[in-house]
Formats: sequence, structure tokens, C-alpha cells
Amino acid sequence: MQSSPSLHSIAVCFPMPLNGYTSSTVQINLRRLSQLNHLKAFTCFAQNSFGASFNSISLTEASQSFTSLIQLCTEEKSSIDVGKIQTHMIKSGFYLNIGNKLMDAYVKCGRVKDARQVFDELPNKHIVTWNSMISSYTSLKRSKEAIGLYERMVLEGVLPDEYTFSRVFKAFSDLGIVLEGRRAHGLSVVLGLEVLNVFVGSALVDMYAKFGKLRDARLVMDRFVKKDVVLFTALIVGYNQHGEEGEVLQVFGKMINEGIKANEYTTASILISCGNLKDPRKGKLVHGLAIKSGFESAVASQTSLLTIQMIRISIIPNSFSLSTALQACSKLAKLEEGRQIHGIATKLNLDTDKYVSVALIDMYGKCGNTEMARSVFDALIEFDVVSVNSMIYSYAKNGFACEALELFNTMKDLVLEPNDVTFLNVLLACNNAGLVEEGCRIFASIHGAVDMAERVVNRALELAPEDERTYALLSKHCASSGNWNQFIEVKSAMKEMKLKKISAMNSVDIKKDVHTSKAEYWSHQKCEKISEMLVELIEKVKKYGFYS
DNA sequence: ATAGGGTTAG
Repeated sequence: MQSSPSLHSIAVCFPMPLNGYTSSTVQINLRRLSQLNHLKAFTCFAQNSFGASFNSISLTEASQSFTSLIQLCTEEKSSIDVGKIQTHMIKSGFYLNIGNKLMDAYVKCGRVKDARQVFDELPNKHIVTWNSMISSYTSLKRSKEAIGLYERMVLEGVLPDEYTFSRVFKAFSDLGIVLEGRRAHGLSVVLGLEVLNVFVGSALVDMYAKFGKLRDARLVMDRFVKKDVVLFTALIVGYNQHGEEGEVLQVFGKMINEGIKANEYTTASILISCGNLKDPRKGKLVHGLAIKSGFESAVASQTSLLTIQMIRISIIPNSFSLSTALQACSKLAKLEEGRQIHGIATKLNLDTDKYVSVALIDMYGKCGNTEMARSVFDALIEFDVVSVNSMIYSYAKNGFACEALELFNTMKDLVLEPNDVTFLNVLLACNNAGLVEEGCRIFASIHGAVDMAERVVNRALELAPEDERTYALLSKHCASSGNWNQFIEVKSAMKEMKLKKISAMNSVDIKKDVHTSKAEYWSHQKCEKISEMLVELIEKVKKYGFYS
């Protein structure tokens, strides 16, 4: 055996015969002491010893040492070493006993193909083996393969258990396969696994919610006797993502009533709902409740998170809570609070986080502070389409058309592919600055934009024929493509159906008070003064030739 | 031996 100095010293200080117990203990200790070189050397030494003396150690010992070796390789993500161990296992006849662990090691090293090969070679697969393989596919979002395995196991007469179902529902929801998802739900009911296990339940609720079938999601949850916070949160998230703020609050209230405390997952969703409600008072109430129920037992820290109403929460915020809090700030026009959250984000080194930074750029952009938006943008280490789009939007919204176009042109140098939002923002920039030619040129460069708009509108009419937004979209499209006859048709159809576009609302933060105004609806106590001022402003703008 | 819910641009 070729011996390095450390290998040699280990061999010398280790006179007793190596077995599974001793080897795993030594390995774990070396690891704990961060003696990685020694660990490597010892592992090599142990492998060589095992290779020579397999016959003399018991089955349990060998399994244990293999298990611990596999575990080490997994932690180090060293698939090459997993391969070496596999060879040893096959040689010594231990392959089948702990094949599942080996499979798992391959998965964790990112070698799914090898894992699958081990899986296929294992005869008489245990339910856990099936579940692990399915799980490795779902965790990599390879949902088709996960479902394929699920279907195969059912065909082979292996009954799925609660672990299988909780993952398989996820795969169905990922792919949006409603019918098959329902069928699997049916099987779980027949097998008596549906309402007994919250893991199955939350996966089911999540699946139906992602299908947009909130009623089914609700029915599943209502059937549970012993609910937990995850089950509730899955439903809350579902309602939240479908814009059902009222239901969010209702389910949230139910959760509190049943004595279940919210956690940061729940609060993230509640915060977004509060923002979407556009009702600072109600938002404040619910937010306060969320905090009270969720965080009174939370770990104390020096940092405080300032949100919708500067409420202090004694937990360390992460990128999730910061970005949701910022989202709420920008929707409720809470610039001051947004600034303070920015400060906290900087302190925590989270201001360059993918999600937090976009929320910051968006917040500053919406509040008219393009400079701050840009400084957040400039501090980014990596750009992606979303961050660039947000910056373009900030420019566009605040009238900096040249800067918006310049950034748009730089996207090519950054090897970033513009998407629909990019074009929308760039066109918005042209629109705001009256750059008609530039706008037309860019619009013409988008592949079949007018045709696509028509297809989209028709599809929207199929999917949501009674949604006033669909008609608003359609009428806008007709107008923009110059199809005035159809425009009149759409408008009269809207009249007949008594559909009216929901008025836009605008909020602004002045000296920590949020003032809200609505198109064609004057309710502000100083509305007379405001309209006087408006007339004045319009006169001024006319003088400069900017008003037609 | 295996497991669940959250954050980005208009």
C-alpha cells in the first residue's frame, strides 16, 4: 500500500483490527474535528482494509461501515467515491442489503441516472425504495419520471403509501394533470390514507389549489379532524395566489380560532394578501394578528423587521420575509417603511439577494426614486431578466425613456433574452416619452405581436367569459390594432352584460399618511384644492406643449 | 430507511 505521511500515522496509531463500528466512529470524529486530510487518508485506509478482510467482519458491521462511508461521500457530494464503494459492495455481496442507501447517495450527489440504475437492479423493491426514487425525481422537478414510476408500481401491485402520495400529488400539480391527479386522490381515499395524514392532506390541498380548484382544496381540508399549520397554509397560499383575499382572511381566522399558530410561511402569504387588499387598516389588523399568533414565541434577536405599520417582530428576517414586506410596502405606498427595510436588508447582506433586490428596485421605482432603484441595481453581482426588467420599469414609469432604452440595448451585451415584460416596459417608456417611431420599431421587432394578442384575447374569452378584465383587454386590443368596428361590438357587449372596468386606484405616502384616490371618484377631503391644483398644472404643461 | 406549505418585474 502506498502510504502518505498521514495515512502512515493513522495506520500506526491504529493497531487493532478495523471493523465497522470503529471505522465509522473514527470517521465521524475526524469529520467533527474538521481534519479533512486525515479523514480522506483514513477513508482510504479503511477501504483498503475492508477490501482485504471482508470475510472476517459480520454482516451488521459491514453494512454499518458501508452506510457510514456512503454517508460521508454524500455529505462531500463525491459521486466518484460512491462509485468506488459500489464496486466494493458488489464484490463483497452487500450490494442488495443497502442498495437503497447507495441509491440515495447517488441522488444527493446529483447522479440520478446511476441512482436509477441501482434502483432497476434491485429485486423485490421495498416500498421505501420506490418512495426514495420517486422522491428524487420530484425534488429535481422531474415530475414525469416520478409519475411514471408511480404508475409502474401500481401496475406491479405495490400499494402506494402516505409517503408515495404526498410526493406524487406534487408531481401531478407540477404538470397540471388534473384527471390523473384526481384518480390518485381516489386511490388514496380507497386505501384509507387521505384524511389521516397531514402530509398527504397538504399535498392534496396544494395540488387542487395549483389546479385552480379551490373548492376541492377546501373540501379536502375541511375533512381533516387534526389539521396543522402547513395544511392551513397550503390553502391560504392557494387562495392568495388566486387573488381571493377575502377567503385568505376567512381561513386565517379559522386557523387562529382552532388555536393553530401562524409561522413565517403563513405570515409571508398573509402579508401579500394585506398588500393586495389595498386597505391599510384591515391589513394592519390582520398583520398584527399574524404576528401575535406566530411570533410571540419566536427566537429573540436584536434585529427588528419594520413592515406595513412599523411593527417590531423579534425574529431575524430572511429573504422571504424581506421581499414580501417590501412588496406590501410598495403596494401600500409605504416608502418610509420600505427605506427602513432596505437598511435592514443591507445590514443582513441581503440587499443583493435575487428576490429582495427586485422588490427594492420595484419599490423605489413605484415611489419615484429612480436613483435609489439604480443604486440597488448597480450593487447586484448577477443580473437576470427580472432585475433588468424591474430597472427598465423604474425608468419607464418615471419618464427616463432614454435610460430605459439604453438599458434595453445593454441586455444583448449581458446575453439576456428580453421577454414579454421587457417589451411591455420598453413600450411603456416610449409611450410616456412620446417616442412614437422608436416604439413602433420595437413593436414591429416582436415576432407576430398583433396576431398573438388576438389569439390571447380569444383564449381569455374561452377561459373567463364573464371576467370584465377580459373585455377590457379585448377592447384595448381592438383599439390598438385599429379594428374600430369590433371595438364598438365589444363595448356594446360589455354594456349589455353590465360589465364595468374596475376603477384604478392610486396611493401616495405623504408624511406617513397614505392618501388614496380613485379615477372618476373624488372622495378626498381636500379634493377641491386638488382639482384646482390640477387645472393649474395642466395649464403649465400646456404652455410647454406637452398636453394634447 | 422516505415526507409537506412561502418570496421577484407589468
